[in-house]
Amino acid sequence: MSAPAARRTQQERREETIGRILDATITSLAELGYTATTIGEVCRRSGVSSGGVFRHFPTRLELMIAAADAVRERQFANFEVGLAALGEDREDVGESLRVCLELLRTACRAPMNAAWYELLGAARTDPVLREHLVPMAERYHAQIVEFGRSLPVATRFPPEIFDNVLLSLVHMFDGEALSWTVHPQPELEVQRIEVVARMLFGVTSDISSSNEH
Amino acid sequence: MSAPAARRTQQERREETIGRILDATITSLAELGYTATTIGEVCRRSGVSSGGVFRHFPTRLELMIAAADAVRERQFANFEVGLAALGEDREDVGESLRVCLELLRTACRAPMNAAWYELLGAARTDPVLREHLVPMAERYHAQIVEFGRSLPVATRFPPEIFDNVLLSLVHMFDGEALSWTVHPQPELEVQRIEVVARMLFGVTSDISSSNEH
DNA sequence: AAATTTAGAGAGTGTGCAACCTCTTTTTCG
DNA sequence: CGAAAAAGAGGTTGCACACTCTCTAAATTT
Repeated sequence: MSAPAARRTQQERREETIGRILDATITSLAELGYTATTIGEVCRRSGVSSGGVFRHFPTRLELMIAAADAVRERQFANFEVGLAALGEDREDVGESLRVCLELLRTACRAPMNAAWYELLGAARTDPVLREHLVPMAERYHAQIVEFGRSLPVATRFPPEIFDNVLLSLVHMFDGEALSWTVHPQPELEVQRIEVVARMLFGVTSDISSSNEH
Repeated sequence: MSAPAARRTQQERREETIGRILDATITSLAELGYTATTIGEVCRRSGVSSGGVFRHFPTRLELMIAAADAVRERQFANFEVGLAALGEDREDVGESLRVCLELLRTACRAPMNAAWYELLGAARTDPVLREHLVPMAERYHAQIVEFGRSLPVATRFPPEIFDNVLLSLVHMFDGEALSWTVHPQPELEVQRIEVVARMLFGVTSDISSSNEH
């Protein structure tokens, strides 16, 4: 009558539980923030007892660090998906640039990214968390740059400034996402893609033939 | 022998205490973050008892809201000071633009701004705080734009996009400041001013005569 | 100066948290 | 199967916090 409790190996059992815990932690970070993501909240969301959580993560901090790593991995996986969906239409360069900008904005506003911000913000004033987050942030940025270089649009920019342009855009959309919470400005945001695209054309390496068709 | 406890009016006494409490709250926000800015911490820093704090601010939340308003006021005052210091040298346009960008970055990295970020981040997941922060954020942005328009550099940009360009830059430096905590990239940051300046020249309204003296 | 009001001190209270500990269930190994 | 080990449940503990309450000190009013 009751679920037959399918036989699993210890490893399967363990990994499934850890997965549920990490999922719960990430969604709670995104929805409730770092502070409100308590062990109790994670238990509620994951259906795992506090004893179960502490078996796998000796402290709340280590749980957060594991969650951070999971977020980085998944965000990058999402990027890959976005890239695949994008690779299909290669019309004119101007249009594809705008599409890229929109995609970047979407990624910055994703709930998953909100979890990342929470951890980043907490790391500012929590030295231990920061220490563990540093290598992940470095890797994350490296992955973003690597990803960006693989885009067709990348060839339009002088290589020596491309990384910087891309990361500057990421920062801009991050800042936009942050202030969007308390002060969304839809009109400005629509126009922003246009303005930024124009600014970017200012540093593309020659070939303004893209402008018309 | 002991301080003669100079005679003050109730209003003076009150205002001084409130000032000390707000100062303590703001520095604690900047140094320890939103969560660690407890009433106890504010008492420690301000020398005011918890009873004293609660006389003026019925809840911790109201203290935070008052602190947010004080931060906005002071950040704007700091801007004014920066403007005054800037108004003196008006050499060539390219150079003045770079100076403006550096100033903007400095403002975004100021400890006072860190307190603002903490409040902004907390507001994302705290509806009551957010509700009270919204009008302050609107006012803050309006002040930034107003301030920006008063700069000589502003005349170089088409008026219809100037606000957007400025706020985009603010977002960019905000994002940079945020990620700087876990992943400072000094070389990129030096280059960034240059890259952004070049991009900005792409949207200045004609007059590229500025380039050479 | 006496009476009243306001500012501030500081001990006390209830709550919610991370972490611990013991006990039960599930899997593994002989 | 039976013993050992690992996974997980959930009650308990100690602590830090926001907030309350009562009391004292300072200022104001009459």
